[in-house]
Amino acid sequence: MKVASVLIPLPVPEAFDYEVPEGLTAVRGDQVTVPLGPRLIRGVVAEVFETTGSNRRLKAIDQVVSEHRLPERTLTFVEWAARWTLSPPGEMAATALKGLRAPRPRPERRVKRVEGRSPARPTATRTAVLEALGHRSMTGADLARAANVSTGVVKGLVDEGVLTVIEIEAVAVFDAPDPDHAPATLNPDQAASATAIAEAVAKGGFAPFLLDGVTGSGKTEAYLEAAARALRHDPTAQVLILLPEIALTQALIERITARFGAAPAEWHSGVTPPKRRQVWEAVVAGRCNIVVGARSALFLPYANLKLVVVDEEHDGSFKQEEGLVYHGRDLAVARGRIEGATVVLASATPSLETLWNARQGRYGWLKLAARHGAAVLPDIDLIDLRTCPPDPQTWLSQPLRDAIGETFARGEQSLLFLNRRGYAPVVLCRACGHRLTAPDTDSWLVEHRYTGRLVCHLTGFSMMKPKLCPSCGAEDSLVPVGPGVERVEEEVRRLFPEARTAIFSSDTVPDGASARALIQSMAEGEIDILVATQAAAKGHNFPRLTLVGVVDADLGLRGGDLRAAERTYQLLAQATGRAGRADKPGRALLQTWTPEHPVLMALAAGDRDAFVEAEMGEREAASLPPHGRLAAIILSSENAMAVEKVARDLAEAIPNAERLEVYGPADAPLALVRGRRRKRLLVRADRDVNLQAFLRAWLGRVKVPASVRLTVDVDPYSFL
DNA sequence: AGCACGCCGACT
DNA sequence: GTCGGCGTGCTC
Repeated sequence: MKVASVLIPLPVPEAFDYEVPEGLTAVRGDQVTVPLGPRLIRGVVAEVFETTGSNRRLKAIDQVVSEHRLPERTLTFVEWAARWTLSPPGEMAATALKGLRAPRPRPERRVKRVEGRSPARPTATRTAVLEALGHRSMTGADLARAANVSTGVVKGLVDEGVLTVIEIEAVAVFDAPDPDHAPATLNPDQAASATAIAEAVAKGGFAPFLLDGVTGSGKTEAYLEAAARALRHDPTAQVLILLPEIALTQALIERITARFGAAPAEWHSGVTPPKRRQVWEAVVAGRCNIVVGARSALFLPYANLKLVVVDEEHDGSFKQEEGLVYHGRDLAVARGRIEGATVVLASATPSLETLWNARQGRYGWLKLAARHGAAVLPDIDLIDLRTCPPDPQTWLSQPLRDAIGETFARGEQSLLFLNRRGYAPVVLCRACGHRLTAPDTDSWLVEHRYTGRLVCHLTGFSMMKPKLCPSCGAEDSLVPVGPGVERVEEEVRRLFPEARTAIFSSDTVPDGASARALIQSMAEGEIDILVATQAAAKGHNFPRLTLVGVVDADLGLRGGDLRAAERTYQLLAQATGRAGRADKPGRALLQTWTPEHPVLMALAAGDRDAFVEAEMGEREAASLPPHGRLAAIILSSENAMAVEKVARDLAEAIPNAERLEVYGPADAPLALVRGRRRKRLLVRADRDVNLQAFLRAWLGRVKVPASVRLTVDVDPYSFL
């Protein structure tokens, strides 16, 4: 008997076996429909084997959906990604089939002459229509327009049988990119990088690179030139360019269209399902050469993938936290390895992981020199808040105020960063000390003056600020504590009443259009002082911005967040790398209570290498990534007792392992979210330990009841 | 994920 | 006496 192992989109750890009935042919990669309980579902064949008998009566495959077979390497990648992230393989496979959920777009209806038929009454308009049509086929609307008559005339001819309607399958056509359409002029660094990448592509086989260059050094031109050479060498080659955010795709698509004279395919959650289907089918058939997309574009069924570019590779948005937990950059490297493709990780501020790989010689290291000698980091000074603390209930120290004032007086712009939305992060009762939290949660309520409400940033819960303290009943005793962007902006307005100020946070710019509008008015100099959360850090060019102030540089360094320092340095480089020009150099001031912190000292030295050295040293001392590896296990349930029990069971079942430690279980930093109790365990392992095998062995020993959700996060980024 | 089975409250 | 609430568990 022939048996097929089928990956089905369920949270089960392995494929289900089905009989392959006589007369049906199924091979690895085929899509099949199989019975599961009372219904039929769609799965992917992972394996077909012959067996003499089974101790279990198998159901039979219902049907082979023959039109789309997943390419072998795509399926290999899916299986690898599932093992790496400890995710159900069937769910991983389902993400590779996301493009096929929508029906095909409706076929296009065109009219065509019926041989030997003429209109009984050949009026002038009818003759015009027949002349305009000739022996071609056209849509009715186009024909009517061409003949300059109403569509009714065309319809009349169809009714009479002189014309007939034919249906043409709507197949998206992706014009072949022309490598020689509009080549850019490259400087020597760019040319050398493009050559190195193109040669690796031509040679074939897996070849990873770090493309390391500050903003404005021309990384995009360099990798597009490499893509052009790859396409010249092999017109069937496919190129994938991953971006961290959907918002950045449009600009790149326009650049690619200008460079190659043809638009690339676009793939992300904002693309409509019918369009996705067209892209999926074009990619699998090799009818599409360049794909620009978000991390999910990694799962497309490439026929001949030769080059993968991960732009802004350091960006935390590549980490998917919901549902399947994976890091787009890491999976991009894996996909490149499986496809035998060249992988380019591009950034002005590479992640420590990538820098480490480049230093070890695992990745080729391509460096682009700065334009006009612009530094990665601007002139950075630390403001020691211990020697010049701000006045009570204010947040800007005298040196920062002075700098803002001078910048304003020169007619230049300032940008103040504080990664806290709202007016005040905490609301406290002066009478009893009670801290307001959202119901069923221990996260604080944040005061928003803009909307006049108290808001929970985790659950979205909001309420009017109460008159009485909910704990002790004191009247008018609730006071805002600490600063948010609204409060800093209030202070700025008080200090500089003539200056034009604005706030950039997800509350004031809830969507892309309003963000673009605010960025535009900043770029055009209509704002003097912008107070912003991290939302404003990336991808903008403000020529008149010359001062960046970080209100609380310690914010990122507290709380044991592994990547806090790295994020602070990336933020500063992003924000200030764009600031100023050669004639108006940017300057950054960081307010801190711990100016002796090595990371802050390295930042103040303005030297990326010094920062990387300091931070890498800290990581090495603690054997943390990239010197070691981490995995987080998060347990959550509405039933606090059940979470405790599973956490205890897990702690007791930890297998013996060398060069590996398990920390916890401990309350997660947000121990209560939406009424769910959360506990977490953290595994640290040396790099040569098989972390996934350890996790599988461990988790396999513990029974987790349905009421408790267990999430594994391999290489975690967020520590909430 | 669905969809069943399975034990305790308000209805014809 | 039933209809139905969603808690637990299985689906090759």
